[in-house]
Amino acid sequence: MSNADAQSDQRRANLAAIEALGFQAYPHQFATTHTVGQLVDAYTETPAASLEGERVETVAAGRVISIRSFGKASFLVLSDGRCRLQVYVRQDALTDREFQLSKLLDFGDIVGVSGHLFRTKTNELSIWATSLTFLAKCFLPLPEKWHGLQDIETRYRQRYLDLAVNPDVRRVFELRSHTVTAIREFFTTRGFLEVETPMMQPIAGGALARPFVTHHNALDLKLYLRIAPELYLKRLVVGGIERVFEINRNFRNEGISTQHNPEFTMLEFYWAYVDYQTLMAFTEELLSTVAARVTGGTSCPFGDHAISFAAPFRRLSLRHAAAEEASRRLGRTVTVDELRTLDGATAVARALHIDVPPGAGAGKIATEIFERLWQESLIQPTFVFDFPTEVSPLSKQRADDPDTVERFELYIGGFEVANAFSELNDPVEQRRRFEAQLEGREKGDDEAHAMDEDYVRALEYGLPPTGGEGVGIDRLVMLLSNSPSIRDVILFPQMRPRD
RNA sequence: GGGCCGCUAGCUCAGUGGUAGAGCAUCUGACUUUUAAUCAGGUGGUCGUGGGUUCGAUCCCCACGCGGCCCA
Repeated sequence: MSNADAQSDQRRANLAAIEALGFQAYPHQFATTHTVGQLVDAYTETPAASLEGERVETVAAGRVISIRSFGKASFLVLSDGRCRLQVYVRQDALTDREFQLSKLLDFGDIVGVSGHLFRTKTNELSIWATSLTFLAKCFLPLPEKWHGLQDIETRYRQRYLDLAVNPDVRRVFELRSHTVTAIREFFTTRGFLEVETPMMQPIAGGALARPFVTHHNALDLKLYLRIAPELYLKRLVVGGIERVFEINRNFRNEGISTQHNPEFTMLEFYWAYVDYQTLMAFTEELLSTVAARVTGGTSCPFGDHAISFAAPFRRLSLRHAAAEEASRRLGRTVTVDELRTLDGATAVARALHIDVPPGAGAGKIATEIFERLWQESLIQPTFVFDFPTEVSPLSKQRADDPDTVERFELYIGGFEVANAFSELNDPVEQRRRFEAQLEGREKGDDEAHAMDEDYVRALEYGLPPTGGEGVGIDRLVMLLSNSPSIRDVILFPQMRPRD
């Protein structure tokens, strides 16, 4: 018999013995007066003398994550998943069957305890148990207490184990929750309405990405999991919801990496009557506010860096930055005008050994050049602005340069965190842009945007001048929690099935 | 898609072409204020899977699976 089977058998035998003592194997409820976390939060600083005077009676429950037994007494460490608190069990303070129960507990069991708070000789805040009850059995041996669970694959596949034994994991997801709460509050206090728009869409629009496909049986309809909520949110602005936001999942059928999970969470918001310049300042305010709320400051450690979320963020013009860095690397002057022509941009890309995607025009190539030359070095928050119109089918052109749109992406930590623009609201131009995308698709660009007739019709009813932005929540949480992989901030990251 | 690395006890990890190792966990015993409790003694392994080479493979070779990192 394997060791694991033997340990499980032993635990099953212990449960039978616990039942023989008159305890239910699976009781239905246990009325607590405090969570472990509440006790730790409230009394962690309280000195022993005060605890003796106050005589804090409590009923608490949790998972037993450590047992140190001394024959007629033992110390249990109880965890509520967030905090840990020691319980002191001694024979003369419990009934005989309760004391027998304490001898039958295994590492990982769930128990309930009543008693009063005190401090041990070594000043450890503890519950002096005057009653002990059994709540649920752990049949499988938990990972080791000292090293915890290290195996990355098991941590992701069995996140419950990761959470149960690695306290830092819980903190990351608390931080994630606080981040979303802070964002929600930031927007609602500024008059934005939170909405939910379709996750299943007949046309997967609003971004340049490959979608997942599904099928609705009753309607016999091909549907896509959304790659972005953008076109629906702008329909809402047409309908008069002038400040609107959504925090929800997007799905993109692409590779998995430390920065990509097939499903990920985006904040998107739309704000009537502002342009992308206003959004830059607004984004600075959003991120510095959220960082301060969540981490207590505007500087966050991230790998070897300290990222400052304090405004103002650096600003870089895409084509100018691409030309400048290309010049440096090629040892000759590359001009912005050169990057605006297909032949010029193609030549520069080839000289830099950058692959030109199929069907790409000068704008797409210039964007590729920029990303390849700059992206990794953009550690401190940097707005990259003035994107080529070609790669921005939903953005409004600059009044002085129709080849460029009023758009920016925000890079932090070496990756894209946000994307924003003045929304294109001219239905004739929007139709032309969709048609240009269809041409790209015919040339082999399978991420090109699809035509959406109803969206064009919505624009024909009149979209006010509007600024809109998407912020990647997972990536933002990576930065705020100093997590090197997006999988560290997603509870159940996508994995290939094991069997 | 390519390259590199990993997969050994429940967990964390050593290891060698010749009977498979440690710590923790687990089991037995001692112990009524411990802190990775301590002390004594035990149990526990299809060495990721499948082939091949070999007298003999956990180790060498090939393929595959899963994961990680880097590149595209």
